[in-house]
Amino acid sequence: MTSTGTRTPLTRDRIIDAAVALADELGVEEVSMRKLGAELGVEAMSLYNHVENKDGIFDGMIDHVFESIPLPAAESDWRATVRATALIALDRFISHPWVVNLLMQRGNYGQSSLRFMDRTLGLLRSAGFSDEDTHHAWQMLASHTMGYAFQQVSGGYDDKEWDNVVPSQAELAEFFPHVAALAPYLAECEAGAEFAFGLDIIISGLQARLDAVTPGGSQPLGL
Amino acid sequence: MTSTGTRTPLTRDRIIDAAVALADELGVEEVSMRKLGAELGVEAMSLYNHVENKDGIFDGMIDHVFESIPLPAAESDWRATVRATALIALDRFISHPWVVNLLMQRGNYGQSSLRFMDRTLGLLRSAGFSDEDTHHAWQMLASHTMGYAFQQVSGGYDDKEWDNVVPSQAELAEFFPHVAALAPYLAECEAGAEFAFGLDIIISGLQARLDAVTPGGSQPLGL
DNA sequence: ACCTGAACACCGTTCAAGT
DNA sequence: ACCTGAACACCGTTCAAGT
Repeated sequence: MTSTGTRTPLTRDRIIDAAVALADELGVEEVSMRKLGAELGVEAMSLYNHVENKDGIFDGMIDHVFESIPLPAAESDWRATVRATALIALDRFISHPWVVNLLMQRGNYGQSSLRFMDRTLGLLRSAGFSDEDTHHAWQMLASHTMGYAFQQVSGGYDDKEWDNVVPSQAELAEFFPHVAALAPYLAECEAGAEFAFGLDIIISGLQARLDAVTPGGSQPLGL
Repeated sequence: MTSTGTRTPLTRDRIIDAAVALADELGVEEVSMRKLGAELGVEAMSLYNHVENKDGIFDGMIDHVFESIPLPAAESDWRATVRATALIALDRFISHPWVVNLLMQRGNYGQSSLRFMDRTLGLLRSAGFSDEDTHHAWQMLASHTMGYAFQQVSGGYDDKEWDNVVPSQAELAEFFPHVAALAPYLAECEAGAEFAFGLDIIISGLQARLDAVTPGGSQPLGL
């Protein structure tokens, strides 16, 4: 009724949007050419008129997520901007859990991710980091953000499988006492605060590095 | 000739080993039940007598990698031990590039990875970290290691695709000047040193946290 | 107990054919 | 120019049948 009557023309953007919606709802493994076509009221083969192949759709989905991350302001206080940007990026990666997966097998060198990287590198350089340290800082911030998103997204404590490894709570305490002792912290999933803990350590460490090279810079933040 | 004549019995371990070898050589996407069977001189369906399904094989492959990481010694200097262990873990993750991918879709709560996690948590607790900070430290170290491996493994600068995004070097310099300026650093792939740069910042930050809570601890390392 | 062949319900992608 | 149906070469997995 809704979309079959009218004839909204098929475009690359409509395909990407439908793929994102499908992946958000059912998981990326449910995104197939046939299902995506059905979702758009069209045969699977029609998609190939607007998209090179399935990998092209995946690339578009990645770009879609990076476009939703505001670019870091150019000449701002690098610490506050990097902190805020990383928090938003983490939020986007977690609310589209499939993007980390796609990034790994597709790489992150699309238009939008390149632009995001470029602006962030520019901010770090304008803050006074050497080219080499800028690269190191980027790598570190990216590792921490992607790695944390990775952990939040991966596995997901599927109870069935978990019981397979550790049949009982008593057995967990016997063989993995430290894991058992920290279980409350491991289960507690307040992603933002936990992520920020590490992020602040990294930012402070990078600031210290900056101060060591260019003395007379801003004071270290009292974290 | 070699393995078809004799009748080495099929076992779960032989299947996992063959799957690891196949994934190392051709990539994890080439690991199918049929190809794995062919590699072992057997029909695909025979594998189901020794393994629950394909995900069971993936779980075994993950465990195989974690078994190759030496467990951190219990009462050692936490900084040196964590540093060395993280470097080895990174090396293992990079030399089996598929493991990061599998970890994401399967979760890392197999026997071996749980044991590894438990020993590391034990080391951190015995070093004096509170339970909450132990959890934070684990999260941070895991994020950095997995995130860095993730970046090393992902994408891989496939030239064909790369040209698709940035047709010419001139265009790269125009639209992404900072990326272009840092290209030499981005291309230089000395993974170990780069990873250690961030790792040392994290370890120092965690030590500072430890000193703040329990004054009179060991002196901060002059990194 | 272990292995097999045929079959089922899926994939991505190609290609000639339709309009 | 865009869409389609049939087809090809793959998947993971089930199941009855072999030994």
